[in-house]
Formats: sequence, C-alpha cells, structure tokens
Amino acid sequence: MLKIGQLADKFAIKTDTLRFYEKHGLLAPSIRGANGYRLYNDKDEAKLRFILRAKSVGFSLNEIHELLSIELDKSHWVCADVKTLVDNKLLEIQKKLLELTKFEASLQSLSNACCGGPDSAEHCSILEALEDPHVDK
Amino acid sequence: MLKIGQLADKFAIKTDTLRFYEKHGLLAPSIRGANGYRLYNDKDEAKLRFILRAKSVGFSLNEIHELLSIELDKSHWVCADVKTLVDNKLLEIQKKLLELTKFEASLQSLSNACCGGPDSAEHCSILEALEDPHVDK
DNA sequence: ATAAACCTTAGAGTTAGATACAAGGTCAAT
DNA sequence: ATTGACCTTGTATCTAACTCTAAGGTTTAT
Repeated sequence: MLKIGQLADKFAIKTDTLRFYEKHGLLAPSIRGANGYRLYNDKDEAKLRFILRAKSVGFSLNEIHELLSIELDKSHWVCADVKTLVDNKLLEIQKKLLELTKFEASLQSLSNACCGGPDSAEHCSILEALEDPHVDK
Repeated sequence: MLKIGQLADKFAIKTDTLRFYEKHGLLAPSIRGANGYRLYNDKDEAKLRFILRAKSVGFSLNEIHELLSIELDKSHWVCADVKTLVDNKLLEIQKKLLELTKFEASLQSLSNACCGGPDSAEHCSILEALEDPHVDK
C-alpha cells in the first residue's frame, strides 16, 4: 500500500499528476485510509504503469481512457478493437510526421540559402523568401 | 484598402484571427475609417502574407514576432540573426520529429504483433505489451 | 425603412496536461 | 509540544492560437 507521494516518487511523477488522473477518471486508488489518504495497491500500480506506458508511445489521456476500458474488461472486446486504436494513432502520428517533415525541408532550404554571415539583413534571402508575393504556400 | 472581412476572405482566415494578430502586436491596419473600421493597405497585406508564410514553415506567433521586428528594420540586423532563428527552429522541429518517429516505431511494432481479428482481447499482445511490468519505458 | 451583412469592443471559453496555491488536517521525530 | 513533511479539498493559472458571445453601431440592397 503506497501513499500518493510514495507512488509518485516510484514513477517519477508529481502527486498533482496522480490527483489529476483521478479527477479525469484514469486512476483512482482502491482504498482510502481512515484519515482520508489515498492508498494505492499493486493493481493500482499496474494500472499506472499501463497508463504511463501508453503515454510513452504517444497516446493522449483520452485515448488511454479508451484503452483502459478495454483493458479492464477484456473479454468484451476483440483484438480488432485494440488494433484499431493503435492503427488510428499510428495514422495520426504519421500525419504529424509528414507535416513536420515539410517544415523541416522548408526550413532547411531557407537555412541553406542564407549566408548566415555579418552582412546586413537587407538582402537576406530568408526574409526575401518569406516576403515574396509570387511564391505561395 | 480592404475591410477586415475582405482581407480575411482573401487569405482564407477569420476576422477573429486578424483581430487576434492585432491584439498580439503582429499586424495592425495602417488606418481606420471614420466609422472606426479597420482598413488594410498593400503593405499590411504584404505583412500578413509574411506572417502566414512564416506560419506555414512552422514558426510560432512569438517567433514570427521576432522575425517581423527584423523584417521591419532590416538594416539593423545581419544575416546571422535571421539564420539563427531559422536554425533554432530547425533543431526544434528535428527534436519533435525524433520523438514522433519513436512513437511511430513503437506503435508499428504493437500493431504488427496483434492479429487484429475477432479473437477476444483477453490475450491481445498489444494489451500485454502495455501491461508487462518487466519491460520499462 | 428595414433586414441582412458587416463592423466595433471587451471579455469569456476552448484544448491538453498539467502545475500552483490556499487553508487546513495528520503523522513522525525530537 | 512543536517542527517539518506529508496529506486533504477546491480553485486558479499556464501555454498556444484561436474561437465565440454579447451588445451594439454601420452599410448596402431592396
């Protein structure tokens, strides 16, 4: 049985974060002490590990909520349900990757075009590229 | 001279966005009509184009603010100043790319491990991977 | 002249995920 | 018995970039 501070320390998070997760329906301690203190057992700890691991692969708290409702009632779900969540997330991540890759390419070409030296910025090719009314998007 | 709605339409943004940019010191119309209406001239329009183009390569509004203060007073800056902004942004984008690439790889391997079929989720390898107390991070 | 479409301001709400603060109760050690 | 570390609740704040609402004034077309 761990108190909130002990569990937080164990997973290198803040007590505030645990209360936040509780308020948002992700993880409530199984019991409270007579003094009202939150007490977390091994199952709670496993659930927290699940949450943090899901976070570490990019799931949002809302998505983790969905994952948890499956996790806690596995027999009513099938593999396809779980895989769909993962694949949707994958698509989302890939979309973001695409956008960032475009940003990267644009920035790189701006950077390459600029001398980066002590010359006045009056003819800086970066600024010119951003100004130019002929190039769009 | 364009009214706020006309300029907004021209660039496919909302009038709210233009007021927002004004409030945040990015773009104020050169003049106001006798009725108090905002009136944007060609220079304002060019500035908006600059802002939107900077946004399209990934700069935040704060960063665009910096870029604009250079753009509007070029002679007091040198290429190195501009290039530094671009290169810092580039590093930031690359850092995000790295994180998302890790997410992608993790999700992909979760997805690959799962049959995705109509079998009960009780032995779903995705859930097992997220549960497993032995694998960390 | 009246309705639709436009404009003004100030200020509140949204999303996500915390993070901080205030006012107070509890516990362990000295 | 008192200090300090811990816990409780509720509420507020933060970032970013809008987005929306309210209450009202203006323009344009019919």
